[in-house]
Formats: sequence, C-alpha cells, structure tokens
Amino acid sequence: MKLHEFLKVKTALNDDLLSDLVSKFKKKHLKTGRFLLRKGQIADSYWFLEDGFCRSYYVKNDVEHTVWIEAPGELVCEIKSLRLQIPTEYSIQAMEPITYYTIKSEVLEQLVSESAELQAFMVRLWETRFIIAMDGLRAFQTMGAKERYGYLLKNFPNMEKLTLYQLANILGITQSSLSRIRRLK
Amino acid sequence: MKLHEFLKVKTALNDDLLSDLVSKFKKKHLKTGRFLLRKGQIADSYWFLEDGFCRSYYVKNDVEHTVWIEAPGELVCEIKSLRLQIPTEYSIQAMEPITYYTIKSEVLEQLVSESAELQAFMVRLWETRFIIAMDGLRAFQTMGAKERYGYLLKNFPNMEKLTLYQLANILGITQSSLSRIRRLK
DNA sequence: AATGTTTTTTGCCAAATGTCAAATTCAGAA
DNA sequence: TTCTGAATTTGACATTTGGCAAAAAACATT
Repeated sequence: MKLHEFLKVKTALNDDLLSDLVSKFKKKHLKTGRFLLRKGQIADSYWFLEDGFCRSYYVKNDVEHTVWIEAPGELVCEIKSLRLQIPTEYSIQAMEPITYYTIKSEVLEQLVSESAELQAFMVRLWETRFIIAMDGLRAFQTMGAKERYGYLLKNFPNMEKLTLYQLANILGITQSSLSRIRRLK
Repeated sequence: MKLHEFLKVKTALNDDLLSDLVSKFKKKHLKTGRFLLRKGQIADSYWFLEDGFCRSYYVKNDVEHTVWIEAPGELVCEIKSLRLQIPTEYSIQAMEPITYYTIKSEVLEQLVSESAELQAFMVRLWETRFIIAMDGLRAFQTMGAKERYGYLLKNFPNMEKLTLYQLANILGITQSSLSRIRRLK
C-alpha cells in the first residue's frame, strides 16, 4: 500500500500509530476529468494521490490557466482555502483515472497535534513545498521563457504529461510561443 | 520587546516557556549594507527582524537580482540552505540599520521538538509562506507586467522601499520597462 | 550654491512574446 | 482504413519587453 509506505518513510511513527493513521484515510477513485476539488468549494481534506496525475488550474476571464501538476506519491492539500476557510480559486482535476486516499483536515490535524513525529512531518512538508515554490519564483524573476522551459523539464519531468497549452500556462507564456521555443531547441 | 510580542501572539506558549524561548535569542545590530547572510554560506540560524528592512538578492552572471524584501516583525530563515545543508544562493543585506534577534537552528529546533505549540507555530509559518509564494507564482503565470506591478504594490506596500531597479527585479522585468509602466499609469 | 553620485527617465532599435486564424499533424473511434 | 475532433504548428502582424546609452532628475556632500 503506497500510502502506508509514504508515511512510513516520511514520518518516524511506530507501526501502531502508523497503522492507526493509515486507517483514518479512505480510499477513493476518480475517473478522468472528475474533480478532487472545484473552484468555490472550501477545502477540508488532505489527499494522498496513489495513482494517476491531476492538474490544478485557475480560471481567469473564462480562460483556464493550469498552474501545477500533482503526481502520484504526493500529499495534496489546498492549504490557502483550508486555512483561511475561503472558497478555493483552484480546481483540481484528474488527468486520468486516479486512486487516492482522503482524510478530513480536522481528523489529520487532531492526530498531528498529538504526535511530535507527525508535527515534524508537517513542518518538513510545507518547508519543502515552500522551497520548490521559491525556486519557481526565482525562475520567473531571473530567466527568460526558453531557459525557464529547460529548467521546468529538467526538474519536473512529469510536465511531459501536460498538453502544450497546459505546459505553456505553467510557464506563463502562450502555446504558440512555447511551440516556437520547442522548434528552435 | 517586539520578539516577545511576536511569539506571544503567534504561539500559544505559556509565559514561562515563552520567556525561556526568548532568552535563547541574541539581540544584534547591523549597519546599512551589511549582511545577515552571504552567498556561499550555509544557513544555520533563524532571525527575527525587529527593526529595519533587508533585501534578499541572487547573483547571476555577475548581476544582482533582488528577489524579496524582509520586513520588521518577520521571522526570517533561508530554509533551503539550512535544511539541505548546501551553500545558499542568496545574500540578505540590511537596507538600513537593523536590529534583529538570532537563534541557532539546532537550538530553536530542539525547543520546537519539545513543544506542540511551537511545532504548530512552525507549521503555520511555512504554510503561510507557501501560500504567499504560490500567489506570487500565479501572478507570473496569469498576469502581464503592468498587472503584476499593481498586484505587488497593493499586497506588499513595503515594496515602495526598494529602488526602481530592485523592484523591477522582483517583478521579473527591467528597470526601463518598469519606468515606462509607471509613466502610463 | 556648487559638485559629484545615484536613480530614474527617455530614445532608439532589436528581440521576445502575444493575438488570431488557418493549416497541419496526431490520435482515437467507427 | 477512414473519419473526426483535438492538439500542435505556422504565418502575418501587433504589442510588449529588452539592451544600451545618454539625458534628466533626485539626492547627498561640501
């Protein structure tokens, strides 16, 4: 079971606590195109993606902007909506049939508050996300589109899963620009 | 004492633990232009900025790129270098005479590991940073330079402290472009 | 006030990216 | 295979942004 492995590797929980934690998750499935979260909802869960990719997108002026891709083996959470209790600006959609485990945030956070190991895990989780986000920001601040494209592919090979249009969104450029960038390299 | 207030508000520590924690920080000062951290060093501390602003910048091809501004009342930490134990890519420089408190990461993290309240505080700290970073990423992905400029000023009025050149860096454009954007608005 | 330094603005032109639409390619369904 | 719809590429042209250097403005020092 991937969730079990994930938590075993990432936390220092003993087997009892680990099993207890895992048992609090519910296994679910989603067909291609269905949503883990839809714009306007208030997020109240964490999801562990076991299998299949999702993409997060943002809608502005009736246009979809894909902002990120969620890969199997990741603990996914729309923390802004969850923490501020505001409707989320994002939709998280299954790009293919997915298997995931879900846990309500109150349940997870109750467990977290009772376990130093789990708290440490959460700190690391958000630290790591923050580091990745800051590296991305710097890519926008200091690189042109071509260089950013190379950076993204090198560090996130998963991006190959996206359509040209979606990948261009993530790079902050148009699909025609990305197509031309590809041609020249 | 600003540090004391900061921790009192942000953590749910009782007065004893709070005072104990505060006592582990050392108060320091830095003159304008001096560094909290220099490129190539391995970060091993957290800093609480009590007074005065700093800027973080990144050097690429011998050119400085200001990437962010650190304001009084913030707990500052170069988490990538600290966590991965790699030389930092950033320099953090005092933009004016600053007063700050410093604590070694081992010391803080030891205390954190012993206190559920402090652990919760650290989780919130990095969650919040992550949210801000993701909003910034989305600004790059979905806005042009003009709109991004408006967004930045509205949400981070501190940016007024920066020179045109530094602000342009943060926006990912050149100073001449920013100057032109300003003229038109 | 005079001087020197830094910051900002501006002009000129080049390069990058955007917009829109049509052509082409690709992939799956029939 | 053939057909169909989606994805990608391409062309023509507009707009934005960059690079560079000089001019102008703002600031600080004497």
